[in-house]
Amino acid sequence: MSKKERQQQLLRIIDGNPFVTDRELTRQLKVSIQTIRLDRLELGIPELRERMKQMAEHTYDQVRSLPADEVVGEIVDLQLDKSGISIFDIREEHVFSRNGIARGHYVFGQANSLAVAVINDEIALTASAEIRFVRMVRLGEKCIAKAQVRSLAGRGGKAEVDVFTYVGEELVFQGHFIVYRSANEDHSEGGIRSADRH
Amino acid sequence: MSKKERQQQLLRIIDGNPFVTDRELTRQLKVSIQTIRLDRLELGIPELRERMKQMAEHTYDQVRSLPADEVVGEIVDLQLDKSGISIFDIREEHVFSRNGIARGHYVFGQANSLAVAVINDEIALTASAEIRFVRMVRLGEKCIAKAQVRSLAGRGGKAEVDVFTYVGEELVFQGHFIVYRSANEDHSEGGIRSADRH
DNA sequence: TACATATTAGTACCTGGTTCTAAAACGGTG
DNA sequence: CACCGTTTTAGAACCAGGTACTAATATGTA
Repeated sequence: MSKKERQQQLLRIIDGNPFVTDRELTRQLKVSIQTIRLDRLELGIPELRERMKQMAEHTYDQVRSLPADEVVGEIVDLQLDKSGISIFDIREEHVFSRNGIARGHYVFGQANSLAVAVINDEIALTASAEIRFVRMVRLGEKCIAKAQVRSLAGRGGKAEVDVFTYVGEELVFQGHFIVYRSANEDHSEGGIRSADRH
Repeated sequence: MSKKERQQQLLRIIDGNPFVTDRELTRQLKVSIQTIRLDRLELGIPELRERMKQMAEHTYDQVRSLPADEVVGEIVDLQLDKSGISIFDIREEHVFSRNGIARGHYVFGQANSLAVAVINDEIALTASAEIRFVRMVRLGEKCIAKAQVRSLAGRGGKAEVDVFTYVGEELVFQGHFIVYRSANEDHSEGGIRSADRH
């Protein structure tokens, strides 16, 4: 096996299992530990501990940002069965790295979560929605979603909620949501529903 | 400061910043490094490297599943400008831990990503959509989304895409998407658009 | 004062490396 | 064949960030 072939294989092994030590690599590649280390040096692959550290650091931010993902956006004002406002900062993890444009389901998620949160009920689930992405949202922009409850049937019925999302003065998204509400958990046969609840 | 107070503070510090070394802890708590180590021993807190290793291992699976998050769902069949199929397993991270029901924006995200992916263009962005969550989706269910391109304007125009998502034979979601397409990047003034691209 | 608990000190040892020097093996070329 | 450059291997010193263990010194308290 040539040097290049070996280094390619080394890349594949470490890519497949980043937790491999140099000692394990000597067994798999049948070369001395010095050769392994020279190879890593040439390929710019850090040592095991550094790899683990980078993984831990990298994913630490994501873990921290997950709670903010449960309800997409932070609800700053909520008048149950009436209206609500939520703020959502578009960060790295919400955009396509390719062009810095926010992924649609995050913008949708903010509006949807808010629409469901304003409904004062045990379980509220989005049944249907009509949405428009008015203009694209970019990395770093702050989305402010405003929800207004338009109509409200009795318990177990549907509610209509309009959500408008702005970046500054500009409208970026609008949605009309039909949200199902039911006081008791088991109202499940054939119901037209699914989705979020604060 | 009593031993208990110090240990509580040690817990808080490490919780706030898991990447702290014992040496740094001695500076913050003003005790010897042996005391720090006895405290960690009593509290069952592993050493820094072990903490990083556990974080890396724990999040490794999630990291592996993140590429499948960029496009929500795995596209298994794709005929550009015609149709596409994507599969999406509802896992822990996609549901509300409270009731095991999938969050709406994941189900939406799968359909939306697929709708955009079938459009054969440099950038394709969802302009608007009409969606219905026909029935709720639960943890462990496998969503199969099928997209059909209904109409297709020329370059720079809009396309209409219908997406139906099933769990087994059951329809769980349906959406009608208007997707904007534009060949050149700078078609940005006032355009009604935003969203996803494969 | 005596005893227990808490704290500090110090040493040997561990893993999984880096860095450096140097020797050997391999492969072609004149 | 000898010579040379590359590649590989070997070995020793050193490092961070610890563990494990022994032992000495506070500190409180009955």
